[in-house]
Amino acid sequence: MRIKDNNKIDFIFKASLKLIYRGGIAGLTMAKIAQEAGMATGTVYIYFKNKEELINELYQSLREESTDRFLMGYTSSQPFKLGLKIIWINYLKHRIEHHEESVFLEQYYRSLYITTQHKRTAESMKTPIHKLIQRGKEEMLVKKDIDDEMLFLAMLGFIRELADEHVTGVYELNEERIEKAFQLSWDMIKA
Amino acid sequence: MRIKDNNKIDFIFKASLKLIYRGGIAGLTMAKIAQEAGMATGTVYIYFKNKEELINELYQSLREESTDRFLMGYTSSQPFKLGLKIIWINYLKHRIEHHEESVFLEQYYRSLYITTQHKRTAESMKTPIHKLIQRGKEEMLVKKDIDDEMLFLAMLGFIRELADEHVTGVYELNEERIEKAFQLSWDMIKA
DNA sequence: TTGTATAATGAATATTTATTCACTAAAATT
DNA sequence: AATTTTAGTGAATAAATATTCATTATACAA
Repeated sequence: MRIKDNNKIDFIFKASLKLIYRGGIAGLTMAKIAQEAGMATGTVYIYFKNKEELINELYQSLREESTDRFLMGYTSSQPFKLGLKIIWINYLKHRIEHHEESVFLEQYYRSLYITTQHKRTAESMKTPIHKLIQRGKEEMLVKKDIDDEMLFLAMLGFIRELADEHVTGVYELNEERIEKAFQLSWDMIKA
Repeated sequence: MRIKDNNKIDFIFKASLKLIYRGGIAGLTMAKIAQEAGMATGTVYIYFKNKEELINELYQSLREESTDRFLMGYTSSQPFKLGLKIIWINYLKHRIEHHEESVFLEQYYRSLYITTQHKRTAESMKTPIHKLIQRGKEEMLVKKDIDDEMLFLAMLGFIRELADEHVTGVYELNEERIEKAFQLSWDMIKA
């Protein structure tokens, strides 16, 4: 008996992300997915009941990605500012390296595919920085009169812009610029 | 002789924006547009050769919107910080009031409809704040060691997040919050 | 009024795209 | 080695959607 190749699901996901990145969900067709993934159109239907399920499972698979990737290199014994910087840069790098995902998620949130609750922002991304903001306030290093959410949005928005402009080649990042960008964020939130 | 009703084009544009806002360009069909605009599907074809042209002209019509809306209430005789605040808030309000447009533009930039050059960011939005940043540096009020583009991105990113979260009901804005948000931006860029 | 030119309609048709399915290929089991 | 079982194929079909066009309605001119 031949076994379903689990890689195929990955190929299909990868192909879909790539195509969506290039032409939006609007431009996505099953035929294109199959071609890009190097298989027959019918094969896609072995792994997914239909297009809707494919899109929804793609979403699920991205959501399930471990959130603690953002905490990589961070330990609470580090001084606050250093810890923040590490996580801040993790976010930036993630956004750059997973740009296709971001594009998909943004379109997914506005698509007719999304049915249920599914809160707008990737909640999973929130937790780590929120916790850190708490700590910063306790240590009197972060403005206490601004609520966590606003501080979070201020940093996240900047990170997103940086990543987007970098990926699209409008404003290319390097070590020095990243350094300065973080410093700007710091100046903004510091007490 | 019956005259082409120019309003109809507006109706069609409005309908399209509304539908895209709700379901992305992917979910857009000519039938839906016609229904939402209160006319027969065939009528849409009187005003636009086909769907592609419709989308592209919608894009054009949005681009042509006057850029000096962002300068409303601003005069160079005002103190720098006040002027910046006025324009900063203009951006925020614009983003909130024209949220449907933003969603369309973001999807358009990643669609197969966009053919030519068409730089990623709405260039028209850039000019006013860039000019102001220049002035701020001259008056020694804004950090000189950070380039204009980065300062711009930092503010714009925050504004976008605020507007998006407000419109989606995740983080609702009020006078006080807007005040604080601007202050954060200010703390970030000030010399 | 009546004639004429153009707008509007929406069912009919063309096109695109999703989905199925009869068939083939490859692995596992006997 | 034969049999069985499931994966893979891609042309055929179904479904969705874009587009056309014969027809009707309306405004204006004569």
